[in-house]
Amino acid sequence: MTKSLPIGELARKSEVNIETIRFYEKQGILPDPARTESGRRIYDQDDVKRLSFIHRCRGLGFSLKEIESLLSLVDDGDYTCKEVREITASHAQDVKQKISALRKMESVLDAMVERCGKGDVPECPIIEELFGS
Amino acid sequence: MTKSLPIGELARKSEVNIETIRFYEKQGILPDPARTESGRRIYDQDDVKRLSFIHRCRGLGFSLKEIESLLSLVDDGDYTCKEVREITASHAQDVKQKISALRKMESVLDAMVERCGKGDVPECPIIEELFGS
DNA sequence: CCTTGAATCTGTAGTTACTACAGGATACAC
DNA sequence: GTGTATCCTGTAGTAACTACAGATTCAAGG
Repeated sequence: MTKSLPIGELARKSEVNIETIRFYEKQGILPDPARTESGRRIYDQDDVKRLSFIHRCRGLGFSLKEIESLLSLVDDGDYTCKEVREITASHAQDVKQKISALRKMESVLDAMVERCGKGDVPECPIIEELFGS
Repeated sequence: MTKSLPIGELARKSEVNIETIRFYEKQGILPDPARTESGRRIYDQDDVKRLSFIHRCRGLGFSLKEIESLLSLVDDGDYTCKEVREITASHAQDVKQKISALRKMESVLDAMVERCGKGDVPECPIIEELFGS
């Protein structure tokens, strides 16, 4: 049996603040939770996972719509195999591009830290190095 | 000598739409451009690079404030070496975390595509696999 | 030249994804 | 049984766009 938790604890554990949780519920990205007698929301461990997932995805530049589309793969099997494959492949493509851009940025930033560490003053043509022609 | 371009061409080349360019200008993240006699904005190749950079950073989940902080490293050398190092290192840390999260997501998505490809129906505990305890 | 359509201008209003109250009810600790 | 911490609904504000409206300007064809 999983321990149930109030909204405040869910907020703390998932690092999403309370008003955002209620906002996600209104948007339908989080299911309507069970309530206590007095009307307070009750969550469980699965909600912590789902919400953490949403939170991280947002931090990675996915829109709520994209996240919904990812979550829909989990939520119900109302998709044909082909649809799942298409949706998933497209997200995977997107993720690969993000990774590649971040890798470039990482190497430039690391190089900058390195140079700064040596007391070198960088005039840093960072944009050039990252995304230059 | 660099070719100058109107806002429409800048928009096309940087994949940022026109109103967003003007919005960035108002926010001070893009410098006020030169103008023609009649008041039209004139840009050059550097603006294309800067704007593309901003665009990609946005897609990677950086806020405009964070992007400004990154760009400030390029814009002027009004920083001590220590400051540059600190700002840069903190961004680098951030980037590494994003990469690691995206790698996890990539491997799960790839695995899903693989399984779907074989006609297998996935009940996909994707959240679990990605960010499960 | 003159017109006509595409591109640009400023300014305002709408959208997405939060975030921050206000004002009130409930829980829980002493 | 009285604080005070947490929760409730609802509304308003913020960040980062996005989409017009209404006017001007440029550039190409007749």
